[in-house]
Amino acid sequence: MTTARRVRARRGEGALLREEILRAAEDLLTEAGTEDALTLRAVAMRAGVSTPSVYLHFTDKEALVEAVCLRVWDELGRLFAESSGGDPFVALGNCGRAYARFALDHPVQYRVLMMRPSAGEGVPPAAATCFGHMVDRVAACVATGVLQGEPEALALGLWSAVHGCVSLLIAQPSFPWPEDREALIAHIVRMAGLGAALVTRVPRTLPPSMELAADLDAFGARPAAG
Amino acid sequence: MTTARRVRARRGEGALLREEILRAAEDLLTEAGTEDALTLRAVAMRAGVSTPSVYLHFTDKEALVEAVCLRVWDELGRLFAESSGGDPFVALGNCGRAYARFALDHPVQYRVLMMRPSAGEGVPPAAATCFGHMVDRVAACVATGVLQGEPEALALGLWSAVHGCVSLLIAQPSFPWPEDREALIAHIVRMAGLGAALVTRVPRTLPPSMELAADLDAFGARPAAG
DNA sequence: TCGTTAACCTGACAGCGTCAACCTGAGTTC
DNA sequence: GAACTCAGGTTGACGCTGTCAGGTTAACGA
Repeated sequence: MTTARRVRARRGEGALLREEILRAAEDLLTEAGTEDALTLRAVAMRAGVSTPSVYLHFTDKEALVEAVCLRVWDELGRLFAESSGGDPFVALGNCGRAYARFALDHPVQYRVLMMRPSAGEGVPPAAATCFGHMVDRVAACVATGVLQGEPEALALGLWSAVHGCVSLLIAQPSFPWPEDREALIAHIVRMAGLGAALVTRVPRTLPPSMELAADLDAFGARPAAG
Repeated sequence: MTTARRVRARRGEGALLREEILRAAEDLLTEAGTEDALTLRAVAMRAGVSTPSVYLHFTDKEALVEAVCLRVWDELGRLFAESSGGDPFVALGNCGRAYARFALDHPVQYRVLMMRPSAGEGVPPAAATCFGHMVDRVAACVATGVLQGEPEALALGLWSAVHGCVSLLIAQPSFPWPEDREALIAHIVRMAGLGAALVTRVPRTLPPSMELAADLDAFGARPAAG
């Protein structure tokens, strides 16, 4: 809550303030644990600057919040890149677990960017990049002939499963979650991966209501059809 | 945006205003498509009443919004109850698809109740009830011996998968989604159900990074282990 | 030394959630 | 039918928010 008035930047270095504002906002966010603490006045005071000065570098409060949250997504991009190479399915699993760990490590930023009315009418570029990496991992699995179908569609399914788990963990912590989050995530990744790999091997010719039951029969998971 | 001043309720019928406020708020929500339109002033004006009168029946703006969103969740409870009976896996599949359809039909209410910092530090009772139904459906499947494990944990996994898909559909409509949402949901339900049923049949003795690959080998989905 | 202009500030606006205090009139009582 | 009561509201204000038009200051080139 420091208020030491910032010394004005020298000519040509006005963009420095942008970084300082982002830094101040980031600190406020992690300290308070909620984006409600991101008041323009609070951010500006923290940066030692008057409130409207924020508008010199951000068109909007929305733009500021989005910029703050986008900062940590670069980190996720690196994690995704690291998970490449070796067995495609090992890489894919690592990818999913890294994603979940990232989301749980930055719950506020994750919520703001992924669980909101879609800020700016378009996929956040950072998220799009990560999704692209994910599609690449899936494509590598498809190339082995084990996974079948369009990589993009398959990736959406896997993404959905992991996102569902972490977003529920973040937004509904009071649910009866198991204590070991890491194991839960690992289980979800296995479930989604195995399901995605096997479901495409059963032709879809039944009414939706019968499909799941038929799938199980096809893999001999049930002793006798109901 | 009607403003006709409401005639004061008669003695003993003060609770009528609560219903009228809820109704006004519900209309505003569906008309605007976002909870930002739920201003206490706008709601009160719509109900033909002064702003602070809302506090006669709701402790908080948060309480009002929550009450508005909770109204439609009863409908989901009915849907879950209807999906009972018959083949347990057919019922489970119907359950998942009904849940998804509900979420997509009421995106704002779904987002407010499921994709927020957990309003009120606890599971929303309506959501808890629905989750209870879900656990029952899963338990019926476990009783057949096909699904293995704790019903509650299994239900969490299935819930996660479906929630992930619909919450992404709601919050990130710009993603490259397939056009047929119904088919997408059906696919996710199959994927999750099949994965959940089969993943428990492989003992978990490996480091997490190898698990998914090993699962696939166990089901002969890969010609040769990497 | 002076003028230019990038960098930033002052003061104000409307709208928000919320609260303390006041009013009003339907229903009861005498 | 007049007086009383208290449920069922209203009035007016407070501090907070995002945002904007216009003024100020000081670093630099000439």
